[in-house]
Amino acid sequence: MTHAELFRTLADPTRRAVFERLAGGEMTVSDLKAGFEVSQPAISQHLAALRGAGLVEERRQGRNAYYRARPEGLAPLTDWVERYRGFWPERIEALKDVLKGMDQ
Amino acid sequence: MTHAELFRTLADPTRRAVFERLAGGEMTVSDLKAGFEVSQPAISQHLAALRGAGLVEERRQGRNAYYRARPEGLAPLTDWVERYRGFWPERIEALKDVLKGMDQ
DNA sequence: GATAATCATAAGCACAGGCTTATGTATTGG
DNA sequence: CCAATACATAAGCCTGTGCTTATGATTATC
Repeated sequence: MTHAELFRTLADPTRRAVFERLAGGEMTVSDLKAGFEVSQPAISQHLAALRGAGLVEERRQGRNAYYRARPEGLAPLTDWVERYRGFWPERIEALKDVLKGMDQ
Repeated sequence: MTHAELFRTLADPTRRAVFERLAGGEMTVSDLKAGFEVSQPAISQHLAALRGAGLVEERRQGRNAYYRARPEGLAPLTDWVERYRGFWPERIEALKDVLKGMDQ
């Protein structure tokens, strides 16, 4: 998956919200629909787009479709950003603290 | 600057390319134009969008406009991604090595 | 087995946004 | 000054895309 498709996919606010929602845990399309002001087909279309971008995966069970986020799908985006962020130094100290905490 | 506008701004491939080009160093609009297949107004419009998103800043000198990338502008995007990437553990060790090297 | 429920796909519409040409505004040079 | 250069803005077009309603395809329920 190229970062181009990732940017394009995540550019839509509703689609981003769907992804964020799924990051909180697996969910059916109906469950998702309950949280948004758009129709069920709209949700399904967003899910198809997210799936195409590798940001989401599904699990069918009976007549339900359970979707969950695929955070690894964000990797190409992270890679792209890291090439240009150029402000690592400012965050190194904070990062050190985080890592120090993880050792204990 | 919200991550929403950042995603929207970076969704366009040409605009991303302009930003990447400017990350290589300061440049005038004419210089930029030379590298793309689009018209000068198109470049100016992209620059205005990038500027609005905090990804670029300009410096006027005579009749030239020198633009340069503002990598810090990517911060909100990084913050958003880090909330969902979920694969930090895989990179912690590599990160530790990097930080260890910086201490010396 | 008919009906209902869940989800996907199709078709069509309406708006957003990126492009072009045309023009405006400074600035430089002859 | 007048022309040319560098850039920005305006207006309009055209494609992409996100939405809706309608319908199709499965699976559960009675």
